Amino acid sequence: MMGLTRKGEYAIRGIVYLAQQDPKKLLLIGEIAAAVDVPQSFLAKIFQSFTKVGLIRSSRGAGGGFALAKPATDITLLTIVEAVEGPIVPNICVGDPGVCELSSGCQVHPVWCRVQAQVKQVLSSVTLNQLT
Amino acid sequence: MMGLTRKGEYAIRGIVYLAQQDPKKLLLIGEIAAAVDVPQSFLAKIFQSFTKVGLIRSSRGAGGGFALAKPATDITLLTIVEAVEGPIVPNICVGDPGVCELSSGCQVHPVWCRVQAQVKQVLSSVTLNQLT
DNA sequence: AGTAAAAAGGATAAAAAACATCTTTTAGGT
DNA sequence: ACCTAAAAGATGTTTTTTATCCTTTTTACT
Repeated sequence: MMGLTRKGEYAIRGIVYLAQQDPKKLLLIGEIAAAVDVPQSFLAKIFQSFTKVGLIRSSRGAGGGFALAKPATDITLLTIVEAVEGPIVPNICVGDPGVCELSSGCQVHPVWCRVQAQVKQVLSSVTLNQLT
Repeated sequence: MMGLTRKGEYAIRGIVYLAQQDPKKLLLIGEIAAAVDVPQSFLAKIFQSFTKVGLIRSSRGAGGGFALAKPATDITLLTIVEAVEGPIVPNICVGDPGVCELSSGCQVHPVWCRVQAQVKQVLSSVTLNQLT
């Protein structure tokens, strides 16, 4: 329960590998996928999510590839995970208001908020460079 | 991501309702299901999990039903959630050794362990009576 | 003893999510 | 212009979730 999907696991492997390389060099998705043992087409989708949120930059065409868009010290594990898995939500009632709130007096709701806060705190305290 | 399934949500609703009633009285699954708005047959399965781990006691036959097996103060939210969802595992590598450990030097692993510890700490600090 | 009530247990099935691949499109280099 | 590589979209497969139903077992009551 409460687990990362394979997508999240793959995402971390991929971006950690990127962070271990020369930041000026562009890497091919095929090389990264092979290095971290992830299906290439799947990793390609994952990297699209990363570029969308600006974690990595990409260049198309010959000589293209991927590289980090900013220093590894500026990228937290929380950002990485949320980029591919969506927000950290231990229960549906946390995050989008109007579901649990209406049946007010729910004593469980604040607990899920605490869980969410704790998880986010741990993940945001770790930066990509610490994972290399 | 990292979310409770509907089963977990139903489980909490059901046992919280039980905890709000006279602990000496046996309640029918049909009554509980109706009260907390959960499909009866689904809740029946969930309560089987509870009885298996000794959170609630059941009595079969006419006049049977369910009641808490121990004081609500002795039941933590962690126990409730784990009874139906299984252990809190933020990533597969946490919990069953031999998967991530072999590819030693993984810097991410300890982070997942911290996440697991934090979540368990929050959930185990809340007891059922606090949810009524 | 017989019968009705109620949980236990097993089988099954629809729906959703996860996991993955393939094809077409767009853009950069030569 | 042509080749290369990522972006985007469509599609398919497998696994998990979310149930429901039916039979069996247990218990109480008459």
